[in-house]
Amino acid sequence: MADYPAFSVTADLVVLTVQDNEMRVLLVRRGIEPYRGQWALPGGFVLPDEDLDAAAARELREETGLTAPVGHLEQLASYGAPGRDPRGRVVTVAYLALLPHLPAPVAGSDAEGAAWTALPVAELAFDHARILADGVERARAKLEYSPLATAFCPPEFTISELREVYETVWGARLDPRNFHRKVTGTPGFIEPVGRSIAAERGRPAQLFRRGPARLLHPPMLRPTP
Amino acid sequence: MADYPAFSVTADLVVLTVQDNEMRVLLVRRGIEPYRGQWALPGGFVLPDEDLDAAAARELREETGLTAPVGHLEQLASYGAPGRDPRGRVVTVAYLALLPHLPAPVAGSDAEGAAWTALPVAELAFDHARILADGVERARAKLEYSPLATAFCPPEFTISELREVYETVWGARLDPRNFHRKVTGTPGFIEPVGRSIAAERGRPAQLFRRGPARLLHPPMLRPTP
DNA sequence: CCCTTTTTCGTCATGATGACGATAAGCTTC
DNA sequence: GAAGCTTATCGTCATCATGACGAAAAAGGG
Repeated sequence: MADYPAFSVTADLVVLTVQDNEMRVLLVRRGIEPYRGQWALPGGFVLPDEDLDAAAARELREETGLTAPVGHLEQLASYGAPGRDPRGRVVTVAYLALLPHLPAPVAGSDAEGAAWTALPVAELAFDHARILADGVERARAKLEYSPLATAFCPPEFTISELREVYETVWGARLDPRNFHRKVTGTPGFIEPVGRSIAAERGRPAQLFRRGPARLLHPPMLRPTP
Repeated sequence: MADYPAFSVTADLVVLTVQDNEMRVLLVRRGIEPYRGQWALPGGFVLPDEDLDAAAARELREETGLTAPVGHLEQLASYGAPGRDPRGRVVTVAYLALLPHLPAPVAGSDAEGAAWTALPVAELAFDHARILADGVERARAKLEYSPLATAFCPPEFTISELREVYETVWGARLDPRNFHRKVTGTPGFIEPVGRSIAAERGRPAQLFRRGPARLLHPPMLRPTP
């Protein structure tokens, strides 16, 4: 293999969550050069004996403290333009994580801090703005034909909470009655827990958990403006 | 960068086409170790000053002789499990190409031959069977909500040709009349050329070219069996 | 007790779809 | 040239999904 160009490979994360009707992304403030002091996506180098998915899961665990299989993690895309990293030839395999809102994140070893930042984000290190945009667009599209909106919710949630996820990610208002009919009528999307919970105001809502379906048939299409 | 593990990075291609009601993939017979003599996906190492997309486009050009912007090429996913390549730590960025049927492919420098092989394929080198399966599934899904079926067709095509693409990729029969209504009624999917062409049998069909739409609204969903 | 809020269930018109009849326009065969 | 075959194209109809919206249910606050 010495004949072939040597690359470094990193696994970077687009970690999205929904809170207070805002979409937020987990960012770290870089503590080392290059781009020291700037905000960037969390991530790090893939270890010599580590699979790509394992590296992404490890980075997610290090940044959020997550151990249980909550939320959702999938590969997003890879980025390897020459010059995208001043240190040399670096290929980044980006992953998309969707999580319910969590307590304050933990700063990694080479970061000065970490924070949930509301979108849109002003400026990011490297080509991370592009990676973030790709992740957000992937999330928006996947809500249409997959039940992944539940990944933004805690294990038990109400239909209103689920609707707020859709409204926030899509940036559009949805009719509560039609939304209720749609999600309860799509087999395998959500399952009733059997209990109800009192909200701040109004009639208590039933609790649901995510169902076994991995695809929505038919899909829930974004409203056409 | 010397502190960090060194990887080799390859760009491998899942090149799909449709011919004679069969889906076919472009494979090469490896002329060098490892897996010498076995069939594999075409591809090769990313050059020191080359972007990932450029490497994939170069490999596609080398294998098929394509220069004009015909068909479709997009990134599929990356694969980097330790041990997936006996030569060392290799990360493969896989690309998916959809092409109209072309003349016999050209064998690359380190390959003994190349061939269009009908699916399913018996055995492939490395983890290429998995990559191929992911590419096929991506193609099947994308036909639902994108106009990419036209990438399997020549620049001008009939609605029957387009329907045969759908039927072959999905492995399902579609009603010609409903299909005609759907594709002509979806704005931006296809545009009439204004001429007709005589088929082998039956009434001559109008010719169409691909339209400007990049997404189908509403999507064309696979029939539920 | 009345008002507000949210959940949940219905109603109705509209649009998309599956099933399928009918006509158009070419060819082959007699 | 007429009959017959094949495919393309247009229509019809019932059914299903959806958007718009009314209304009852179930809580809390004045």
